[in-house]
This record gives sequence, structure tokens and C-alpha cells, in this order.
Amino acid sequence: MFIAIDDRDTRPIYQQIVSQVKEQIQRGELQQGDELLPVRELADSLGINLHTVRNAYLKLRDQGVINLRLGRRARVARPRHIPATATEADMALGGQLRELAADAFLLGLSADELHALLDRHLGHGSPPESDSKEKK
Amino acid sequence: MFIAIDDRDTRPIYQQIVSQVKEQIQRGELQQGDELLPVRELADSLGINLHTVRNAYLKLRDQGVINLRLGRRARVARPRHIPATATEADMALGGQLRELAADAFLLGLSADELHALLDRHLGHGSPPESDSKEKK
DNA sequence: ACATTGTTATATAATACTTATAACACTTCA
DNA sequence: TGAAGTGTTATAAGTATTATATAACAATGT
Repeated sequence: MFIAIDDRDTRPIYQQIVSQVKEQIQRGELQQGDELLPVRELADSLGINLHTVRNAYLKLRDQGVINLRLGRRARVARPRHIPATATEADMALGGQLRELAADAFLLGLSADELHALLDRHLGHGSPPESDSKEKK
Repeated sequence: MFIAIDDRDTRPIYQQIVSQVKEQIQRGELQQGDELLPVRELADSLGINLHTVRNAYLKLRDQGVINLRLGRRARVARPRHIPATATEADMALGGQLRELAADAFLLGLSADELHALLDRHLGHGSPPESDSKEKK
């Protein structure tokens, strides 16, 4: 579980940690039940304060990504409930999607180019339900 | 040119303004050369300070979205230089793409579902270069 | 018991964001 | 030429967010 702080990244440190943990889960480097580094250990290895790491873990817990229990290490939670409708999914991602679409447009990217770019980051990611068209 | 501040949005006010101006350009509601509201006028209509609006306009200028000149109203700039390579485009959008991909994955969305969702926000957007494959 | 780990509590500092006021410089137009 | 409109600069202060520093507490596993 390797985390790195990027000084060029304008986001706060705890946000960077949140993002990187999520990305590691997406890439399969962290799986359900896996333990995260203890707050003190990660803080020391990054040269930052315990509470900054803890803040990141709290956000991850609030988003249902990890479980926290006193005395036990933080663990990757089991996958979330899948949104039923597209509109429901849009509630969660709408802001990011609007911003991405606008930025891509201002860069002069076509829809196809943006889709291709997005695929670059979906490498492994896709859920296990890709065999054909299973019924739910 | 209608801007609204959303209290549920955790982002700072100036960021919300930046996003909404970009989205209006994408939707064609604002076009090259169009004038933005004067800083004082927009600030008054939103009940916020002049400098908060100005901060937003400064960010937009730094991103090449609008032009600012003393004594003249802010105007929508002419479209940016289009990134040549996919990697170059990825430099600009990489962070957003990674974060979106990870969040979508954690929501249990398939790649197809995410693409479909993205298309919802690309409605008009696509650049004028969609006829065939014109040379420039 | 003991070490490990998450948790809570206080306090402080640094940074980012917002507001408030005033004055200045350039543009437009009557 | 003058006045109004507009972006710009300057100064100050207030609020919220982020990060640090220390210490102690509570649950867990061994």
C-alpha cells in the first residue's frame, strides 16, 4: 500500500490520500478485507501528522470505502450498493461529470477522444458482470 | 448569464462560478466574444463580495477561458489550442479522469454504464470537427 | 500484562477563502 | 470634456479549512 504526496497537486494532503486509496482499490491492489497501514505508520512514512492521515481515513469511512473499529486496523469495506437507475448514479457523479465534460470541451476534445481517454483509466476496473448480459 | 450558489456544494464559491461559466460555454449559452457580467453586478446579484467574483474571473483567465482588460468587460476568449496527442490531453484531465474512474468503480458501475453517463453531459459539446476527417 | 491501534481532547499554527472599504486606471459614450 | 462603467490594486480583517503537536484513553490481539 504505497501512498505519495505530490506537492504540485493543489488538493489538501488528506484528499490525495483518499483518492489514492480509492484508485488502489480500483486497480485491485487493495481488496475487500485488506488492511490499510496504521495511521501512525503511514503518517511517519510520509512525514506528516497522525491526524492528517486519520482525517483521510474518516472521509473514506464516510464514503463507505473502509471500515474503522477501535483497536483494529482499518480494512477495505465490502463493495457498496449498486445504484439502480442511471439517474441515481448521476446523483453521485454528476458534478464530476459536468466538470469533466466542460473542461474536455474547452480543450477542444471530441466526445470520442474523451471516451478513449476515459478508457485509459478503466483498465482493470470494470465490475465482474461483463460476461454477456446477465439479468439481475 | 445565470449563476447560482449551491450551499450543499462543498466547493468554495469562486470555484462554483468557474465551473458554471465553463458549463455555459460548453452548452453554447456563452460564446466566443460574449460579455460576462461585471464583477460588481454579479457579486451584488449573488449577495457576495466583489473580490470573490474577481477571484473566479482570474482563475478563468489563467485557464485561458476568458479575456480581461482594464475598463472593458470580461469576454469569452477564443477556443484554446487543441492538444495534439492523447498523452498531452491526459496531462490536463488525468487527475479528474483517475478520480472519476475510481469513484465509478466503487459505485459498481461498469465501463459501459459510465460511458453512457458521460454522454449525458456531452449533449451539444462536441467540437465542429465531426463531419469526417478534415485536414487543418 | 503488553504492545498495537483507533479514538478523543486541547491547543496552536498556517493557509485558503470571504468580506469590507477605498482609491486608481482605462474605456466608452454622451 | 466630463461622467459613468469597469477592471485593478491596496489594505485590513474575519472565518473556515487544513495541518501540526502532545497527551491520554479505549479496544484488540498476543
